[in-house]
Amino acid sequence: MPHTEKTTTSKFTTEVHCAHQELWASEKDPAWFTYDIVAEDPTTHARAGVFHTPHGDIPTPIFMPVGTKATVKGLLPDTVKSLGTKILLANTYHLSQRPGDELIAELGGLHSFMCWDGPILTDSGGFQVFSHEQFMKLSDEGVKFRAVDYDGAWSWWTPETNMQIAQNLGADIVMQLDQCVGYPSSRTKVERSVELSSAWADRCYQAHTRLDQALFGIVQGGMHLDLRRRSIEHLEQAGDFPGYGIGGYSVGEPHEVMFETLEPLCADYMPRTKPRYLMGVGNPTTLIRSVAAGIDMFDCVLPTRTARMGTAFSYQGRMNMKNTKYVHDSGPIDSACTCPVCTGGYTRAYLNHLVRQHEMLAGELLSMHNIYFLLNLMHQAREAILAGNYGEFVTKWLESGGVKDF
RNA sequence: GGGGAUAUGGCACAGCGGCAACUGCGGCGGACUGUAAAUCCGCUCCCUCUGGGUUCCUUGGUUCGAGUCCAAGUAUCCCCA
Repeated sequence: MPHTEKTTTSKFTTEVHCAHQELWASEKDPAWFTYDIVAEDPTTHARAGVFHTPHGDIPTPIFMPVGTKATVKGLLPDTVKSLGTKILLANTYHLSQRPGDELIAELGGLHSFMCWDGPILTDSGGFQVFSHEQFMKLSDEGVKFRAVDYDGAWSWWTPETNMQIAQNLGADIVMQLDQCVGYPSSRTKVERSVELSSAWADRCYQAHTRLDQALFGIVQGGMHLDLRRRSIEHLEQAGDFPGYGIGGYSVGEPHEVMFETLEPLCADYMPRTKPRYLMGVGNPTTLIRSVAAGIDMFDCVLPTRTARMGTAFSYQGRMNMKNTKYVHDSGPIDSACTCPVCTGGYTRAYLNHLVRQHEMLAGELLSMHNIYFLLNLMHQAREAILAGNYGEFVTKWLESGGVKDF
């Protein structure tokens, strides 16, 4: 039976269930959650490194495919792994709703539950606070929200209960509960989101006790460099976070607007020795430029969602496989791609047929291709950083046709 | 041979006196960024396109006005011989 303890904050008391704590590691391996920087590019801020987790090492820069509900939609875990995936994302909000984090704990934790023995990162649900804003009521204590995408029931989350969910799930890396605001937002609103996210970072840090799990703080601050700076400085003071998420980007702003603050943030304010995770970015060109700015980790639903909608990434830009021009096309999606789909004899004509007929294999094959595409892109980026010529790599990419279509 | 029903844009359907005509499918294109998403949004008769022209099986009629009402014809489907 899960035991119960009480967590008290200034205004309320809430019951927190710790499910199957006996599964937790009793002591921390000193190698866990250390970040080794293997190479730094001489002409950009790019770094190549290795982040160590209980379920394996993560080479950086890295793209993390998203499996929100404990599945990368349509793909077998073995397939996901065979594409080169080193770490997967899942989501505490969705999994706490269905099937429930305590059930997952009872069944041995997220890794065994979803048949994935590699590293997993769970997002807190801060993004859902943003995207479900109309169904949420924020306060300093926490967030009251309706699970409109499930049964519509009201739930109440605090940083403490959110950490307990994350600990029950048992991912290798967990994100603090934060508040992500959209673009454009008033400075006042952004400032308040920084204050709230900072306060919640402190409480998450205090509430998080699981030794075989890394808690990442999240930098907010929108498009205001001074607020970004305030956010990261607070996190550094708050505790020894093994890594940092950078949230609040890719929320509708033009790419240039993001880089205006992301570049100086990484160059001047983010601690050099910790991994930096740019949350929610999956556009290939933005990935490449962000690595140059000093980002180490990315996640995004873009490759998998767009795949299910019939879009394939390529070195020429995005391709809508449903287009009539592919009906008679007997070539692979991208002849320069070495993924199992492009090298497996699957033609554009066949994919066009599958997409038009709404066959589920279309989404599966395109998801495989798109995930591989981004993983491979980051692999190439890493090789370039190790070779000391990442600047050239970026220039080459920007001068190729890819940019205008991504 | 007798009786009944139906004919609408690529297909399937709606429309019961004011219609370039509902809806779905199909077709063409687009969007998608810590997944409320195998979803969503446009366009889909013609033209010299903030307007004009020609449409709802055919022909004729009633009416200010007909896809809608009347008559005849044609075609298809069903039932009984």
